[in-house]
Amino acid sequence: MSKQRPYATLLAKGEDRKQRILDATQRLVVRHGWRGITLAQIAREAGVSPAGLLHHFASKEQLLHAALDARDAYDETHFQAGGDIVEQMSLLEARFREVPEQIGTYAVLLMENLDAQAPLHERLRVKQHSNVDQVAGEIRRGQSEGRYRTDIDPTAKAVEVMAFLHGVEAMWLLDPAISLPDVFLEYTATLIQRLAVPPAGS
Amino acid sequence: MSKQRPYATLLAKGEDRKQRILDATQRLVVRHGWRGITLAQIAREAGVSPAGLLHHFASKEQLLHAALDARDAYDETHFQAGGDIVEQMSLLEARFREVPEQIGTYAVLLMENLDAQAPLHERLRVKQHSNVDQVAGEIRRGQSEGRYRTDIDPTAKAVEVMAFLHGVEAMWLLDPAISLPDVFLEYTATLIQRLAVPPAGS
DNA sequence: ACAGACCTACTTTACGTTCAGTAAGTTGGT
DNA sequence: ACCAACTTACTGAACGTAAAGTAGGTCTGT
Repeated sequence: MSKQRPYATLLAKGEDRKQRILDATQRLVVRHGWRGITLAQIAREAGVSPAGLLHHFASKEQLLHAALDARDAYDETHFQAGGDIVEQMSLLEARFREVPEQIGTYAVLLMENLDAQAPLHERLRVKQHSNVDQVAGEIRRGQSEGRYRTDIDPTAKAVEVMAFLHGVEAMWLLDPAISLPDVFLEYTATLIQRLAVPPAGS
Repeated sequence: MSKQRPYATLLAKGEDRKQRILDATQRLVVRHGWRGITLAQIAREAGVSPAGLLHHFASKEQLLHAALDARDAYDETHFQAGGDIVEQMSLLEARFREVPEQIGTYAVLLMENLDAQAPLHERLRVKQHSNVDQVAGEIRRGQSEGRYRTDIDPTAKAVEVMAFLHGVEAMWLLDPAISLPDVFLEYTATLIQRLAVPPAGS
């Protein structure tokens, strides 16, 4: 059919096409995992030939890193850390509704890179650690400001919070029918109740 | 026992090797994912040639199903459902220490089968649903017996519990340095506090 | 006319699977 | 006790396919 447009138009050139490749990559990775997709698939989704894709990214692995970098950059510009944990929680939940297509990228890649030799293992481990540290820091802050009770291990709680988020992400990806509002509301309530400073004596 | 079976000892040898293949499969799947391993790898680990492996299992995919079936059977004989949630929780935690090598099989496969067309998608979705139902049922039971407060949505809580377990599994697989006892203790305490019937008036 | 974008055609490698055949038991008849 | 027919377990080599990556050319806006 496309006989009069041999080269599918150059209007989507350069950075534009690059972005579309990155988007397609992210979308496909969530659904099929990194090992479950091929350059041909990504290329098709982005409207380019496999070789055309490799014109922008030197290799499949480099594309993966680029996609993750793009994702990190997006996160950094659209969400900043800090703020009350409860507040962060509802922000996270909103994300499931607002940008559902970018939920799960890290969760999927994590399970594909458990082995210490895996290409993303270290990157993901560091990120997980920093996430936990961040939440733990927020809890510690709340404790020192007297908003949270002090007999709670900030690290343990932080791991729990991250585990909940990670798990709910996984479960929702497998079955989007689960009611996120209910679950988030329930967990947030639990969190508030647990962290609240007990009213009086001992 | 069944000594009059036609080719008893020969078949026993087969079953033996079959089991070793199943074990190797499970071990490798956790580390590298299903798509990350080859028949050759599994075969080597089990001490056979790739062709020898296919003598016992018709295809790579059938091997996967067999490995999952074996896992399910193991679970069913070694752990029974029911019992207090808190109690179940410590049982689960013990498992991380006692049989660490079989932690993560489902978690890894889940992320590789998110797509509705994926071979294990339905199987995993059903299992997740039944897990949630089971926990929810246990909560409901506690509520009707007056042990748990009744203003909590059993399903939401059940999803939360499963999410926590799933998430902590993933995080531990990526970084076994996290302190499971602390995290489980903290979450269990939270759970108790949340489910406990409030002492008196409104 | 040049450079960047992109294509077709190709090479290479890896992997699942098949196949023909071998080794080692097992069984039942003599 | 022995042998022929049979069964299971397994190997080595080969095949087909799919996928990453390469070579070298073509198109298009500047």
